[in-house]
Amino acid sequence: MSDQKQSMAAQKVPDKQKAILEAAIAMFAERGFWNTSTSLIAKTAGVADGTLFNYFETKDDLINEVYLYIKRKVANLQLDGLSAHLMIHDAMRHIWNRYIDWGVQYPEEFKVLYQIKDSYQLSEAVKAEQNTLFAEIAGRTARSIAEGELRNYPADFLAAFLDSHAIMTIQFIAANHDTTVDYRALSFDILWNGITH
Amino acid sequence: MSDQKQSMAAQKVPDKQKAILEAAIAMFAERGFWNTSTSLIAKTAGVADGTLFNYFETKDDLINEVYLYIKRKVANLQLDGLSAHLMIHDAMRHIWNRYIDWGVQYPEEFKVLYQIKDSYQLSEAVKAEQNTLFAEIAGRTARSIAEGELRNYPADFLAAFLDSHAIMTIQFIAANHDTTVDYRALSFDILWNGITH
Amino acid sequence: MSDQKQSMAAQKVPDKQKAILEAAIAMFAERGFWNTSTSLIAKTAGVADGTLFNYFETKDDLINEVYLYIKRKVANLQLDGLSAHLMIHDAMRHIWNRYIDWGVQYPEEFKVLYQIKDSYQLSEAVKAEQNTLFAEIAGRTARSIAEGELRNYPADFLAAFLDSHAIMTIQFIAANHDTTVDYRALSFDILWNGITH
Amino acid sequence: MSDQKQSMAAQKVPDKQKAILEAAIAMFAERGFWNTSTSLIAKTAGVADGTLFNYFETKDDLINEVYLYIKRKVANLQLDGLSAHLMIHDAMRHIWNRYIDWGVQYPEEFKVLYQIKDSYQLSEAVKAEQNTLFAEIAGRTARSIAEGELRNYPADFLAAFLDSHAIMTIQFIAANHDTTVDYRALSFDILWNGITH
DNA sequence: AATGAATGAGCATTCATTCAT
DNA sequence: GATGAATGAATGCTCATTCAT
Repeated sequence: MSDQKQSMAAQKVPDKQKAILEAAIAMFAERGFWNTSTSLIAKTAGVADGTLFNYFETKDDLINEVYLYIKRKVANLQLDGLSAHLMIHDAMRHIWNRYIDWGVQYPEEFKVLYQIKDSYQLSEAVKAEQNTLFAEIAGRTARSIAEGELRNYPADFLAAFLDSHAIMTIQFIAANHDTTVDYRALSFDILWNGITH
Repeated sequence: MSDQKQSMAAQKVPDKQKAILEAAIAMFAERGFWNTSTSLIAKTAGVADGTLFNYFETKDDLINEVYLYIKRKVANLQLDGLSAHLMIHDAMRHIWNRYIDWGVQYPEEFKVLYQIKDSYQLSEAVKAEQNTLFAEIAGRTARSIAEGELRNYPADFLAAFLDSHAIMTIQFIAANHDTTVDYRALSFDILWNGITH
Repeated sequence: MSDQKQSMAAQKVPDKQKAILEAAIAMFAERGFWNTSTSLIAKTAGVADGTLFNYFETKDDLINEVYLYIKRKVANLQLDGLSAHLMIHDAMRHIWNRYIDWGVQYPEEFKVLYQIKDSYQLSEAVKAEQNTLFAEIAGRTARSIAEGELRNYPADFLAAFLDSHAIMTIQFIAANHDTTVDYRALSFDILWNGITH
Repeated sequence: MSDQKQSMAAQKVPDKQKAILEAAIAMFAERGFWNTSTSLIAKTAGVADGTLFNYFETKDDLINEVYLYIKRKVANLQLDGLSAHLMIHDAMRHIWNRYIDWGVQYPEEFKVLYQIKDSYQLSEAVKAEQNTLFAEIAGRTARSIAEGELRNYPADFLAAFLDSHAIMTIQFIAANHDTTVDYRALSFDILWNGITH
């Protein structure tokens, strides 16, 4: 007891920035970020109310950083193990599987990412970084797409489709407890059939 | 004197319930519903703060009713003119076109509908009615689906796909000013190719 | 008890705006306005915290209005009974006496007025009204001043002197309990000797 | 490496106490002391937040010390060069000129001194030292005053008048850019005419 | 039914102060 | 002595909701 209290200042929790980010994700997922007070986040993270603002200037900043934190993680997962000479079909399936698996495994992060994306005005700086991340992936796939196997659809349209399709799939898997169907594969087939000849 | 005042007010706002709903939609679309006070809605609707609560017990109720108000409108649009003996392809295209056209024509309603759906915990009663509406459509199409032209995917999965695909399409059209491409048709082709043999 | 609680809404206190203004003056005088919370003012005025903001949009607004409230009162006191055909000496003495008497009789208002004037950035609107009030007095006296009895000092300088001299006098009277000396008269003599030939 | 860092820091801020006092004066003048955080003062002084509290136990202490720091400086300026056998008129003019010149030359110190005096409850210890400083001056002048040239006004009243008159004059000069009038002299004349026969 | 003043819990943010390093 | 991360009480302000009129 008194041991725990004795060091009140300095590094009570190893990495408070991360603790706050993850507390925020948990609470945002559970209650929505408009319905989550900074005080609750701080309490969940095990820090004082004021400490949160040592790491994030405003609640807005925190939300933006939460978004980046998750987005970076997903992008890294998708790029990891994606060798440059994969066939287009295999490359897309790689990205697809990593995406779906992440969404199913980390439903909180998934929920928060799309909640923020859809109902929050992200800062320009974050949008810029987001575009950079997107370009990394788009660049790798665009080359393959150019080979001609795919129907001639605008690249940004394909990206929007892939994204929305993955989101739907993750949500569907999360909502359905029928594990006998491999919706990850099924959904990819629809995607593939939809955009190839 | 007071007679005049009364009749003017009565004339100004014939159906306050509707006025409030539409003021709410306009403000929710513009500012998000977490950022819209009941007071602002009342002012926009031209009624007193307290009056809003004569029609909707709580702000939560109002949000749920706004959701239903829009959802019913869309369902009716989709069902209207859908004759029972249409071929499956034509029936789906009918529903599809009505959906997309609504979303493009009424961007506020569209925005609000999905804002609520994605970041609000709807009441059970509303979810139930929503299922009823869905059943109306699903019932009509399920029969056709059973004919065998479609791949053998679970009906609720197909519904989820159709919905998410339409949303993506509407958003893409709204964001893109390139009117030379008919994304409504293009997107339907992807859908159709994706789910048929 | 229950009688008191029974009418919680609407007009618990006859004029809440005034109650808040006077509570603010009392607390500002006692503790300084930087050290007075809106919550304390509300409590002192006998209204809820939120009620204060129904009458004054921000604390800044409240401070500006407190200033005007006092300033208007003083200006009216000074102008009242000041007939146009008074000799310059008598007119000045009239203004002077009214000023000093007010400051001695209402030490809280006096203290708050000068606290705000000296360490607060008043809004432009309030400065404008203040100038109007000043002009009322200045106009009446300027004519008399022009007669030539006074030394040829710039009018704004004379005004600044009169003001600072009165403030000093009021403060001195308030701080000194020696009532055998008529500092109000003594101080006026200094003023008069100082600015006339 | 660390040697260099140490000596650079040591060189940069030779007297931290003074650095903090002057940073405080600068910030108080710019933003008012209620609106100036200890953290900002520390940053401006080039020291860490905590360091400030090694020199001044509380913010209140700092404010009191700032007041004394300035007050001592002014008193020294006024006393410096004031020989004991000066005529009363010349002695007063000496004090007067030193006062006015200081206020015009160091508007920040002037502003802060009177901001604190008027809207801050100074500690008893500081008030005591202030009286000591005042006594130094009062003692020198009182003797001369006793000679009879001046009207028979209480010494503390004369001191209060001189102080308020000087403050008004400094403020007026600071606010007016009309440099053709020598308000320092003009104001002294009023003072002199006011208190002599 | 309509009104809108009153309410007070709740929120994001600030900041003087502490203390382990 | 110097540091600066951590603290948590305090503050100005918002807003859903109530209710006397």
